[in-house]
Amino acid sequence: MSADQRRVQRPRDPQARRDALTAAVIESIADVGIGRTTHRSVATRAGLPLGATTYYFPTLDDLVEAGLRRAAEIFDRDLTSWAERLAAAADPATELAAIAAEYAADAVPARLAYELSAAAMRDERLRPLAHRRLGGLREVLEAAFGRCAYAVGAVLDGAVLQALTTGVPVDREALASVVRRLTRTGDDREPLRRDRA
Amino acid sequence: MSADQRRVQRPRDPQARRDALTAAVIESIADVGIGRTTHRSVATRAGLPLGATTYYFPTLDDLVEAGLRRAAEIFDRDLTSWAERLAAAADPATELAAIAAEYAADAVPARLAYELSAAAMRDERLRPLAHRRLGGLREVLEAAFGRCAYAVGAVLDGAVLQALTTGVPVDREALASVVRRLTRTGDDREPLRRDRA
Amino acid sequence: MSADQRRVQRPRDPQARRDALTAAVIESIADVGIGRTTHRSVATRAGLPLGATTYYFPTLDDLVEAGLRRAAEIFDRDLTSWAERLAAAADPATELAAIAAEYAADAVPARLAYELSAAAMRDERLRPLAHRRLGGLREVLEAAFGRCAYAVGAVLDGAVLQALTTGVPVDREALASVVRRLTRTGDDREPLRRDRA
Amino acid sequence: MSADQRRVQRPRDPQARRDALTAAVIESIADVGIGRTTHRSVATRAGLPLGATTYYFPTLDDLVEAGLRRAAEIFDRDLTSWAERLAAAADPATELAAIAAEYAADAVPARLAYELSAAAMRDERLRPLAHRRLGGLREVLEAAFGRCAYAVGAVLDGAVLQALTTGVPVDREALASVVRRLTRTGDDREPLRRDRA
DNA sequence: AATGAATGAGGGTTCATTCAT
DNA sequence: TATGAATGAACCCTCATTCAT
Repeated sequence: MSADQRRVQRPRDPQARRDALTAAVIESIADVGIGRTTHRSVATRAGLPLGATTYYFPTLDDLVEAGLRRAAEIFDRDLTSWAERLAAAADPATELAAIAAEYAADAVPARLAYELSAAAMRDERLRPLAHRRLGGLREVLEAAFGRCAYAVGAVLDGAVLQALTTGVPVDREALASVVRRLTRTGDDREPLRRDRA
Repeated sequence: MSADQRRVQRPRDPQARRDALTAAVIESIADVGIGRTTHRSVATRAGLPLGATTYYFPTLDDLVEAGLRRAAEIFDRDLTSWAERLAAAADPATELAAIAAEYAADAVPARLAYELSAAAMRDERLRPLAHRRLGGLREVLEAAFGRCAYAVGAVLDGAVLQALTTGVPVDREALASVVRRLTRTGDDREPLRRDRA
Repeated sequence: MSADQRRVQRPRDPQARRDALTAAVIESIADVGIGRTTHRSVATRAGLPLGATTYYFPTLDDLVEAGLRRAAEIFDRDLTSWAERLAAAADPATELAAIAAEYAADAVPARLAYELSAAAMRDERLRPLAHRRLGGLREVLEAAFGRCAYAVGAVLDGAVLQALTTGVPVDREALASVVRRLTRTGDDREPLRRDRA
Repeated sequence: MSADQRRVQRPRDPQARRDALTAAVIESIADVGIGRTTHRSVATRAGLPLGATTYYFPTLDDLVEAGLRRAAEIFDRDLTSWAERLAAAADPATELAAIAAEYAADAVPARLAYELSAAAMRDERLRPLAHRRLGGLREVLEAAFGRCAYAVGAVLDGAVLQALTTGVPVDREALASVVRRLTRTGDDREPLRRDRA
């Protein structure tokens, strides 16, 4: 109003702000779920003013979607590291079990993955995102386990889901054993077929 | 202070109303998730007045919990029928794949199961419920697949989760093949160990 | 519904129930004020079913009014005892101070009196009740203090109000002294006139 | 989820709005009491939208407290004018009676004072506010009536309370006479002692 | 005569979104 | 460009009152 009431304006860095917001959405979703994520919960976590949320993302849905998209990117990065670990591992089954155990232990990304899955069940627009995550996982597993990738992926998902749900850590040996059994070669008379979805 | 309006009171049947409400909660959760389930969404679905929700369930949490508990019962009933089918089946692997396909196709109970899992990740009070569901599944699978139950359960969960998430139906043959491979006997040098959680 | 579902019906004693309800209203008003007194708060305190409140008193206002009326009766009874004490006392001023101190200490009836006063300010229908209380007090004080009754009554009310408001007990000596000063005879050139309102 | 309606936003003036709200709370409390004061009753009286109430005052308690605090300020201002009048008056007793009569006639501030008293009886957090009001009054009366302040204050409060409760205006002459009698000098053998509370 | 089931208005509060600045 | 003020719908819950039993 008066001239000396100059607005405090932070140095502009739109990309940094977008990133801060998407990171905050991810936190919020992991903490309280999509259904309880609000503009305010995101703005607070990001340390940004409320108005910044709607300024960078027109609606809350857009904001949430941006968060999920970012989560997918993070998942991609994880996948890359998994691929490297599996490629370098003497025993891929043991390595995968280790990966699964770590993944379930660091709840945030895993929770996000399941939150995304649950959301994709209800919201068609999120399907591609969920699809991409599963596709990426499959690729990595195919490199390590060949045509058993589908089975290994299903076991992996199921085991992590159980661990997160019950709070009981993944049983590495059991999981490794299952994977080993699944991928045992030599007597494979029925090759697994599974069309890319 | 003035609620003198004439109001229609329908014939009473408390048990029927409770049931209608829990059924409506289940619908609502499957449709929009726990986080978006409201008194109104439940009352509307149940065809009951708003006040009926809080009359029968003091808080929304109670209402949701009642719904999840009812869902668990339904799941138990499903499990019983699965057990019978698996026991009677010539090839349990094929039968299980059929069951999984049906389960994923009739989205409601499956969605509920994952919604419960996701909720249990955040809310400790729901853990026992989620636990019970997994335990029941394990029992049934143990009867049919012995010590491979854990692996089969994980594959089952993972496959159904994938199907629901991506919208692509379960590939019965692939799943049956995986299960068969998992449970193949004769060359089992490494027995699966998995302590009850 | 079925024949064996016989209603539990307490022995009927309408008057006892009315009394229990009015006593409960008084408790509730003293505890939480008129504005927060509800059917439920009264029924619970009375140990009676919710329906009993509206059965015996058509509306909440009626219930509250019954409570206030009962409070006025209790006040009348207190007044009688005060009159006796003042009549028997060697020094009415000291006795009055003692009475005031006790009255302020046992907060319930005093709070009720002020709650009634406050309500009467807003609700004309309660005026007669408040009026009657003040009139009764005046009569008692007139018997003990003659034409100074108005002044003594005002001091009494003011002192008790202060004590209740601040939580500081009535200062007996100060009050006795004031009353003594007020009622000192001998040099009374200006008799107090105060028409009955 | 969808609040896309076009909404009119009035020019802003936060301080004016805060003031309007506190003024409205005061009105509401005087009209219907604290117990019946609601966000909606305040918003309507202030001519502001419902959301403004919680925007400026997080909870209803905060809003009410702000109103009571404002009322205390108004009371302080009144006190200042009373002090001036009493200091300038030839006969303080007569002047005080005039003040009391005016105070009781303009019901709003007086009602507020008693509403505050009644609330303070139940809510400890309001005690300081009520205390301050009484303390301020005492100071003013001490300047005019010396050590009789306590007695004069009690009489004043009692007389105004009676007037408001019964709807009968304060009897100026009677009150002036009482005050005169209380403060009569010359034969004061028993000085009034009253520790500051 | 007595009661608890029933209902919807309304209360406190949150929040998505709009918009003046 | 950026932000916090602004708004009202909707949320959870309470409750006066009505009414079937």
